[in-house]
Amino acid sequence: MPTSARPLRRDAQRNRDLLVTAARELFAARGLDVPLDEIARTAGVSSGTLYNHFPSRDDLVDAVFSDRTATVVRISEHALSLPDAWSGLVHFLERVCELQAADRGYNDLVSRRGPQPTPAGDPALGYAMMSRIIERAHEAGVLRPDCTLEDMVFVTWGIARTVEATTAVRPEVWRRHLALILDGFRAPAAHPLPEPPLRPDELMRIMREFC
Amino acid sequence: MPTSARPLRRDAQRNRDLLVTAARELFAARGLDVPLDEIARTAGVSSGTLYNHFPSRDDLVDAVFSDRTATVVRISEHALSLPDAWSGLVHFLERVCELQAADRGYNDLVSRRGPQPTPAGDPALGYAMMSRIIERAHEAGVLRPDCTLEDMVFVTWGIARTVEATTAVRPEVWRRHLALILDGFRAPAAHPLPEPPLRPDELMRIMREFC
DNA sequence: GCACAAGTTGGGAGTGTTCTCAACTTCGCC
DNA sequence: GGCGAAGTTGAGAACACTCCCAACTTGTGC
Repeated sequence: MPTSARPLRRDAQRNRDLLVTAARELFAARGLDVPLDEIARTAGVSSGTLYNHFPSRDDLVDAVFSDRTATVVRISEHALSLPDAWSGLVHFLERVCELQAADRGYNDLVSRRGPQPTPAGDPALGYAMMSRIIERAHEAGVLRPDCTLEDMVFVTWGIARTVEATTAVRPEVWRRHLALILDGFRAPAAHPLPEPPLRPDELMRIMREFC
Repeated sequence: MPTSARPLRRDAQRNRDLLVTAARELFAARGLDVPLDEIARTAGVSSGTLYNHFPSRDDLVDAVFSDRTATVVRISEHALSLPDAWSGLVHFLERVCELQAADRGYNDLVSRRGPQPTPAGDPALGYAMMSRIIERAHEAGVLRPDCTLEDMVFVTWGIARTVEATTAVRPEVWRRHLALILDGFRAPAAHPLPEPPLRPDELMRIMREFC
């Protein structure tokens, strides 16, 4: 589906694409804070053009990562198609964390906004599928009953930091961190938790405020 | 123990203290990236004076947080004095995480450098005590055997991010995150881990390179 | 109380980034 | 092939921060 209003003029569309492509690469390699000037230079256009298409850095970030929502939905679908509920949950988290590990920009994004970060597409859809995965694991009795969807952001945040710190030295070590956390999520591991889970609205507030 | 060389002139010492105090407060409230100018202004001295005492931001950070090593040692001692090995480990991690939660600057520091961040005092000492806590938990059979000292940085990093994101909305929710992780650390929770632990030298490299 | 080393000052040069805008170029339709 | 709208340019204003230094002030030992 084309984005909106008037269709862009051909050269404008081309420049827009060049910008998004350049940004995608630079974000992936060096994180979300690369200078906009450099993105423009890499794309071969002037900074004014960049600003013309994307008034703020966030607009560019959204454009670059708008595909991720769909990817996460695909991962969720595959997770739900696995016969074993626990494997489904593990598969989901592993694949999502792989996305983080593969792209420093996405990792930044996730660590600032949590999973399902992009506004494009239907954000609720991603959450709906995720909660289906969790519900299924609860029903099968493999996921500890006190563990909620909202607790999954702890995984996301934790892995984000681990990836950030370790990629240079041991790019795959986040898998160990994830496995350790997952062992704490299994039903038999459960011991009483000291704090109630984040409520959905609290999580929303965090996402919104914690830019 | 006084720091070094010539004892500072009285007014210089006073200014130095004012700077450290101002920095401590601003770091705690707003993280490690507050402008140096603002610290100088808050302390009531000029930026030149700040620069005179602390040629780089890191020097100031070190001065502000030099006490933390001793605090962590005290926490370790108390942890070791508890009769139950598991309680000792939990106590240690909880107290250290409380330090993080109480001070945004320290949280930044920890998330950039891991626990035992400050060079002042004997950094090896902190690690030695920590490894004693872990060893004891291993011997008692309560900590899963494949869990190493190096794995504890995952706790640190993860909590750092959680604290950062959630303090505004639910300042104590990191305790839930910690409890979940700890349940994964218990001996009966153990399932095979996919990656070998970080080696001590790898961890060192990460600390050094990961600014 | 004097002299001079020690310490302080505050403005300014240097750097790196975002954002703007008036002048210019290009596209696509007639 | 030419016109107007759409799009682009690139230099520079604005900002925020670090670092420096020549002129000044203050503390301390004599």
